[in-house]
Amino acid sequence: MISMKELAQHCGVSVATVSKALNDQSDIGESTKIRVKQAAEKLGYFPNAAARSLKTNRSYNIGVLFVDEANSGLTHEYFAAVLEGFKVEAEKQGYDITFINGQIGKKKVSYYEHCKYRNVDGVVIACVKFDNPEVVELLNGDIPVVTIDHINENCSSVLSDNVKGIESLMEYVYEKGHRKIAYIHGQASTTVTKARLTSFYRFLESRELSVPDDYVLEADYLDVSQAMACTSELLDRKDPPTCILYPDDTALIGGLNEIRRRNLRVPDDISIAGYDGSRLSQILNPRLTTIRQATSAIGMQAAKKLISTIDKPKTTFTEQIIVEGELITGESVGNANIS
Amino acid sequence: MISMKELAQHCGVSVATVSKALNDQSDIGESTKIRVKQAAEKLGYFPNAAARSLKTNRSYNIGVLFVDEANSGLTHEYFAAVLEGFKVEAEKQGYDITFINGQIGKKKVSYYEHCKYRNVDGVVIACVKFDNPEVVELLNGDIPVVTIDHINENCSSVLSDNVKGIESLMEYVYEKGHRKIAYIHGQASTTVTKARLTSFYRFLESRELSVPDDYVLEADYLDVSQAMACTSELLDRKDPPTCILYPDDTALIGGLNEIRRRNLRVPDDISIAGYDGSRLSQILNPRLTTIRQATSAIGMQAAKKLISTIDKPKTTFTEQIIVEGELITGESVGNANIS
DNA sequence: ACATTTTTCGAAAACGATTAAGAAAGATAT
DNA sequence: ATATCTTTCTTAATCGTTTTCGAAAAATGT
Repeated sequence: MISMKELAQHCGVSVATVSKALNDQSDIGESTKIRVKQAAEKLGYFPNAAARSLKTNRSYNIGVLFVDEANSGLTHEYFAAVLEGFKVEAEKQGYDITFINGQIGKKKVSYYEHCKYRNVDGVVIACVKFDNPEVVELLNGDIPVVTIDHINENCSSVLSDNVKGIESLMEYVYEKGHRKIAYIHGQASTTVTKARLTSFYRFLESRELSVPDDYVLEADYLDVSQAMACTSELLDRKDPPTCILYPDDTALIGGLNEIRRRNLRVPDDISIAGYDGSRLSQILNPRLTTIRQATSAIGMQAAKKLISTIDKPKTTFTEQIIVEGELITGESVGNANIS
Repeated sequence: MISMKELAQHCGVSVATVSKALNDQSDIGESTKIRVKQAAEKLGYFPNAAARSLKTNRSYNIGVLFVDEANSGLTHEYFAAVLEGFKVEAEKQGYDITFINGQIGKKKVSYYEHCKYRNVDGVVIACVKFDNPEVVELLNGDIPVVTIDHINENCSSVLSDNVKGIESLMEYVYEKGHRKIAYIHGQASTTVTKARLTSFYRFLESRELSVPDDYVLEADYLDVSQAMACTSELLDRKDPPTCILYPDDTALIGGLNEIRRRNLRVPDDISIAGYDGSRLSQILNPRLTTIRQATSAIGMQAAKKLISTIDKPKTTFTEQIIVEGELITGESVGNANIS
């Protein structure tokens, strides 16, 4: 509210001196520095973000690009949790968060232009179609970027450890005696699904196992009815699986409903496992066996990496950061009666 | 990227003229206006937000204050959905969204100071403890504010119609023949709970009904185990209710688990109803009877109201906007065998 | 044709900060 | 004592806009 000029007058020095004092610059006397700082404290001075941003080209503002194709946006449980983790860490480091979109006033612009318009210091991208030309423009632009759950050459990314996730899930299921394991996976086009699927097959390979081709089905993430249909298909087989893995905890509900419709019990008649470790998974009965993704850790790592590349571009590596999840052994996977 | 100065040079006019042309000011010739506009289009000019904000004290930026006490933040399903609705409408009107927090750089400041620092044009407040001194400071400050699900004298607010919500839920349950209706409600201290509870009692009154005092219990919103305990208490009575209303769909799961633990069936043995109309409620089996709160409408109304008070403070009323929800008749409330 | 009004444009100040360059004062060296 | 170097501060330019005010040009009136 009080400007630097007023603060300077109050202290009987020039604005330049005030600026230097507040920013701990070198060419300033120790005594005046503390005098100015105390006055600033007393008068409740704080800088004007716009003026500073205009002059320094640093906004201490980070753009968030979250454009779910299903328009679920912030209601996407997983990404909302990641964003929350990101937000907490960024704010701790003095950065604010602004959503990036495709408009300036009433005019349509690209995401990149919007970033330039707001002069964000960096951008975190998640939950978008990465082949969108506007996203590509942003990835190849001159603004520091970190992506989440997607690998890109030009920038760092933070990834949930889907390989280890599926591996430990399979390990657990295998130890419970299951051999006839079906996997309903999400959209095959995504980085996430590719990792999980490869891990699935690699595990089978390592145990010299194999499953029928049509034990492996595709159903969109979070889509209950598709998961239900796939489950039905699996249960209709003459050799149905003893355990089914789902794309995520929500989609799993579709399977669970179908299972219950057939008067089968979980886990006595059939075992199921989800992915995500959502809130839902732990309040259901039976509690789900699932992989809890470390959402806040993912968000935090992304923020740390992004801010690091902003603050110290010369000494920050471009890298992929893998964040491990955690197996939650609920009650939805039982012992397989090995017959 | 290209500045006004360059654009002016390119057009052979002064920056003042460019500014006037782009902002559709009066003292500018029609022909030069379109010439400038076309050049701006061609060269991909867009304004610098910081410079504009500095000069005009308008940032076209709206602050969002979302400080859940449980630190669930963005993972709060209801408020995340409201925020998403808010975001969509605000962006449509050319405003961006920034989160408000308690820091500038590494220094702790109040929410109000943070708003001033970022020069936001307005603030939407939701999901906070409204008796927090910092929130009060913001409410009484000179920045336009809209609150969500909380009434305050100084500003407009948008409220979910909890009165009508409970009323239509009760109406439905009553028509199904239920008379022994228990209500597990959320924290009694909140505006939301007060409205619902009053509506509950008023409905009973209107039908000249009454229920035992301890049919009405308190359990925190979203708290599964508390809801479970309350449910257990209710079912242990010698005259248990035939229908139980829960604080929300999530808490209801606690009740559902307890009910199933006792080998009771929903809705045959007991009826239950939730609140929120969450995603969860419609994928469960049986589908829940619940009140869907019109989250995106609430967010949209809040954005419209806030932007209106920003743009036209003189002609915008301070008012409470009530947004109706919608009864979702699932399958969790059955006919009561009136004995 | 001259005065007056209206329209259209530009010069310059301002918003609140940062920063390069220079000036004044004090300290050190010769 | 003079020259040189440091330290500490100020002046002034700058970032990219908007906006006031005055000037020039065009339109209007008489």
